[in-house]
Amino acid sequence: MIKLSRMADYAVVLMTQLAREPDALRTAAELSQSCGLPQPTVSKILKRLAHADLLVSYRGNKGGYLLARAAGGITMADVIGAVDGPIALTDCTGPDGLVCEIEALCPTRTNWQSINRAMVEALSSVSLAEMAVPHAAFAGRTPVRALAE
Amino acid sequence: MIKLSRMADYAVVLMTQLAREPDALRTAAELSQSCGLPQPTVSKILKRLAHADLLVSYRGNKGGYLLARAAGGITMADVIGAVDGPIALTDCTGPDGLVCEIEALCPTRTNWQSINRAMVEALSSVSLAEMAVPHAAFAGRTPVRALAE
DNA sequence: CCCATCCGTACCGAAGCGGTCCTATTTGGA
DNA sequence: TCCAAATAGGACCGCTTCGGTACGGATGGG
Repeated sequence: MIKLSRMADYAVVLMTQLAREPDALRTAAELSQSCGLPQPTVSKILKRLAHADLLVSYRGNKGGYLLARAAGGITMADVIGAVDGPIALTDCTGPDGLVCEIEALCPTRTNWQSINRAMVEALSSVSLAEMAVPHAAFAGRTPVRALAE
Repeated sequence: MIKLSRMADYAVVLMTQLAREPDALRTAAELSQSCGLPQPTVSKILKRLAHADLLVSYRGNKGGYLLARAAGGITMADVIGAVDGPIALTDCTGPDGLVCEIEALCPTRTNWQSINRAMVEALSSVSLAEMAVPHAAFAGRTPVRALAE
């Protein structure tokens, strides 16, 4: 089924939420509430996004998070990569692709790489700005998982 | 990390193995040995592939499996779909995409669909024949996971 | 100095998945 | 006719992974 991890799904929701008001400082608690997600989980995701330089964090009182760049300059590949690690269908395609000892002779390797590249391009072709089209109903979008419970 | 499941990885290995001698009837035990994979697991995967009409099975003595079509007519999307189920990054993109109640209003839905379509196309663009380029070293390719143990 | 907030880590429970086993069924050959 | 070889199908189980939680520390404003 090749699915996104729940964390990555949440991350996209949170980022689109932030992109709707690019200049507002938002706290984890606030985002948690407006997205209907558990607060500690939100904190964890925001932390990872900040660590990947997609968000800027401000500590202390009146702190919060802010988009690090314009929404147009952040892609789905960025968001997913920040939360789930590098995008790679097989171990062969990653930067540490030498796990398979006969890698140099393996004809499938280059094919996997091209498949992988196509996937990354697909994810890179959609910016956060495109995902976050301002929309009344979207502000309260309930993530799929939350509905199931 | 968006990885293929181990089952899907194995399936690709098994299919490429079968594609190298398209007319030979191969048993699960034989494939298990030549690929270095546990036999019961191989059986399970072959079963699924046969169920998806990618392989034809012959029961009874002197039985075994055979490619159902030419290797050029089988794509990576076919193989992965047969083992892991439909390819969908999010629940929204699947055929049962109505889980999200405000789906009709959600602007991200169409974006996810286009991303998903690009992924499926990438996987569909590579045929089994291309993955199974005859190659001496490939016959004994040890799957990544097997090496780790 | 105190409080609100972010940071990092360590921990836990549940679910999915890889893997195994058992039994039934089919087929070919001795 | 009987046996051996092979797939079909399901039940089962342990383990890894991941989502989620909880705590203590650091930081900055009032």
